[in-house]
Amino acid sequence: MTAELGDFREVLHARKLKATRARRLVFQEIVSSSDIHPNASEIHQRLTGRGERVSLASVYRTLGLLVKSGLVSQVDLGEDHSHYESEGAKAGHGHLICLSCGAVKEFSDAHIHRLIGRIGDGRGFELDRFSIQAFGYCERCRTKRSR
Amino acid sequence: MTAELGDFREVLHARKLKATRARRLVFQEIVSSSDIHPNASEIHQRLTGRGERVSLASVYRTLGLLVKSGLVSQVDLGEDHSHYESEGAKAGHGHLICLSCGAVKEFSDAHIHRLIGRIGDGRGFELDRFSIQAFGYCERCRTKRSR
DNA sequence: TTTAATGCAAACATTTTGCACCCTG
DNA sequence: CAGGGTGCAAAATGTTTGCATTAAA
Repeated sequence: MTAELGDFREVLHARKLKATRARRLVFQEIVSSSDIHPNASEIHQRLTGRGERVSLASVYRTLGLLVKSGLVSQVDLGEDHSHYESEGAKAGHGHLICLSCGAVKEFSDAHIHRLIGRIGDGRGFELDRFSIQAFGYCERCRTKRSR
Repeated sequence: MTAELGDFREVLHARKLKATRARRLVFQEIVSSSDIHPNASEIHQRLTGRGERVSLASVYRTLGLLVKSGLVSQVDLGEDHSHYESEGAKAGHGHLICLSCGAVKEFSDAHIHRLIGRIGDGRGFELDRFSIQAFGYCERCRTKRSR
């Protein structure tokens, strides 16, 4: 399940924050491009490219707010800037990142989730959330390489 | 097993790179502070603070080179800059990061390693390495909070 | 109407780079 | 002693912030 516009309004209202045009646009852009894991600049370009007038500063401010609200999460894909994805109901999940073409595929595994929780327990650590980056080569690039 | 100065020389030699003073210092600093996961600026401060004259630019250049050589790995601990740790023999491991005090504890688990490998297999993905960031609250901060 | 949010541009922090000089191999 | 490596300072990135203006509620 992915976060929806309804959740968005609810959360903002609960925090007494305004549901402005810019915020809605940024949020929807992230939700609707969940497969893309866009970064701040990409989000901005997609919006302005589509004719929407939103400043990059607002994109950043909104991203910070959405992350803090738990609607969106910030991911490190090994580049020099952050990427964003809608949080949905997944408390933790991983990314398969291709070292050759940069493609990112998500995965989610209850077993791993449980294991990490248990490892934390054993060390007195209370797990809130986690993120996994698995670097390697995607199917397409592998077949290309071996030919 | 942690990477040693011997590996360092070997790798540099294999790549026809010079084992300069600056490079040795940066490498040793990372190896000897494996528990600290220093960032570029911290490495630089530790060296200059100890009287060694190395520029921050060289620290960055060396870090890039060590990462590319596989002697050191770059970790994202949720801050706005990278941290570094010696790669050693661990092909993949995780970090328990305290959201309250920022302390980082490493863990390594063969079971998780196998699981991630298997998840990759199922998707035609050839795993090279992975990194896990688990955010939550460390023992110390938890007891502090509950008091 | 009131107050928070926006846009702009300037400020910041981190990392990269050009170039003259230096040191390793 | 040749060529890569270094330091320095300037530039490039990515992100944040102050302030006057605009728009939600």
